[in-house]
Amino acid sequence: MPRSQEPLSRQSQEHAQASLHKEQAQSRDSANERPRGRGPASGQPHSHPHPQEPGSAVPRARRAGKNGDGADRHDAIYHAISDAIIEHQLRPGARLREDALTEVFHVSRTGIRKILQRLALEQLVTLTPRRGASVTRPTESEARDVFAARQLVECGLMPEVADYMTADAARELKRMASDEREALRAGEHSRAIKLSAAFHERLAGLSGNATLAAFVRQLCSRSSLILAVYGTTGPLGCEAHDHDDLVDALERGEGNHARTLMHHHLKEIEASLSVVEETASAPDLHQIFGMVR
Amino acid sequence: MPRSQEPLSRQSQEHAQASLHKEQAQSRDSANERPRGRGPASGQPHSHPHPQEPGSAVPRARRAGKNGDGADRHDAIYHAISDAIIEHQLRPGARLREDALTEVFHVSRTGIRKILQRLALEQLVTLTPRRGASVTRPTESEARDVFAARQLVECGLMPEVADYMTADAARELKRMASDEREALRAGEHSRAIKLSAAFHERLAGLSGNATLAAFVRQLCSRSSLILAVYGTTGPLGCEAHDHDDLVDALERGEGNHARTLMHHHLKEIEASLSVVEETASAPDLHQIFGMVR
DNA sequence: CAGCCACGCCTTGTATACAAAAATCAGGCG
DNA sequence: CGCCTGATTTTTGTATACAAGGCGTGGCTG
Repeated sequence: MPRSQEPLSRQSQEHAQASLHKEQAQSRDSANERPRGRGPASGQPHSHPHPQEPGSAVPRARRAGKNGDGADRHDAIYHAISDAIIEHQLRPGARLREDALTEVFHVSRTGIRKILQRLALEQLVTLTPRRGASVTRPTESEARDVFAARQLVECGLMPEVADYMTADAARELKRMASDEREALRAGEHSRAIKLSAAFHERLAGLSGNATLAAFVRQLCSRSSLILAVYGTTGPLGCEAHDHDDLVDALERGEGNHARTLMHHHLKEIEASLSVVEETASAPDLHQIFGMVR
Repeated sequence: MPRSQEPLSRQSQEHAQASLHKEQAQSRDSANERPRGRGPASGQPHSHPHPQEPGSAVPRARRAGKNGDGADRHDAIYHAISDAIIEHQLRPGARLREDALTEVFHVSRTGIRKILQRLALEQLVTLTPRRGASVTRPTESEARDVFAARQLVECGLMPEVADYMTADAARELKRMASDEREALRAGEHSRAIKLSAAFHERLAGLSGNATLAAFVRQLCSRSSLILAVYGTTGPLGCEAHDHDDLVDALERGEGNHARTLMHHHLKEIEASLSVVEETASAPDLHQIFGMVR
């Protein structure tokens, strides 16, 4: 009964999702793991517009230099870490210590924590209760689930995408596919991986369904992680002309054909994974010892 | 300023860890919004009793008494808020002030913040940059997206579920359906809504795909929110025998039939939504003034 | 010589303090 | 009489301080 009325102007539905741009290369090089040494991480100031020395001896000196919020900065950091993981610059199992990130990005642990949590909810990092954050190492069943989900969702989206396809979008997609192929040929694995994920994400975005697009985005990120663990070095993910063929079919409005192509495409990626069984401890040890940086 | 640790913080902390079981039943109902007035409402003389025992309740039980962290406590709070939203005890647009939650759950703002962020990532609450958290009011396009996603995923999962269906699972699902019908008949809307969501979630869980199950869970939560805004009062969501028929088909292993049933079921729910347009300000005013609720 | 225990450091978890910004309320002026 | 402007208050954003837990190391003992 004491239900008071709302202030009536509460329709600001700003949804922070699907920000699919903003991919500038940034300082993502010095946040890798460190074999339990005492020495401070390589504190390269790099290119930060933040006039602060990493000595952290300034308790509250700078207050005015900030823009209205630190939200965009957090977003940039999030994207930096996320990209680094997706591009395999941070390998699965790599620890992400909070103060290391603090001193890399010049944001206090509070902000780092927030970002880490977000990454954890997207399954890109794993938060072990007292041990901190590390890049998740997907299990085999997770890998299976992720690819099954992609089959279901991405294939199911193709007819929709075919309806919404425009010449501009097709051109953009083809450019992405060609970029990816070029990166692959040039041996730039990181770039190729990211471009492949970006292609799939963009495709899902063209369906017009923001929710499913976000889900696909997440699935692609996790796929990249899966590739990092189970991927074979040779045919890196999406091969040759698959993406081009896909775009062609979509451009012609052949949704069903596109669905079939996507099905085979994903199947192919999944088949390229080396399902080496690592249930025993020996491979685990091998991986751990072989992976010290 | 090396301020010494107050006994307040000390007892608060121990209290948070020790009394895990005491007040999570009553803690869900008093976190509603408040007409932004000053003084009177917030001037509660903190009537909640602090049943803290400074006598070091369990300092030695490192595995049994308090598990690793307050993580489970956070989880409990998360579920409390989440359930309250899903059950429409917290309506869309309701503000979730941080210190209100703090004083309800006896956890400091840090923890509340973490939980709020998690809820925000699941789209159950909206975090407006300087205005805090509020239960999200789904837009019409969001509603469309969510239901399209459910169509795609839940229907696509049916064959899988039919394969994995066991007699036990079928029995459990039928019990849930019957409970839901009973709650509906008894007029307990909250319970019915939650049970309906639980049914769909359980169904998705039976597919064996954890990723997709989690996604469906999220979609169901959002659906509940959508129902709160656009739902008609009468035929509340899932009607009568739909769920039973679904389970029957699944039990018989008829995946395709189940898919069709699910398709119609979701279609029906979506069709029952009233898409009242509220673009202008006039309807807004009308709704607010006419809505003594 | 090997196993066990204790100590200590390192890292995270949590709370609190401080500051900025937004919204509301009050008052004055057009 | 309404609108605008100024101040207050509330509320979030951010950083820091403190406490606790785990892990490694080193010393002791059987």
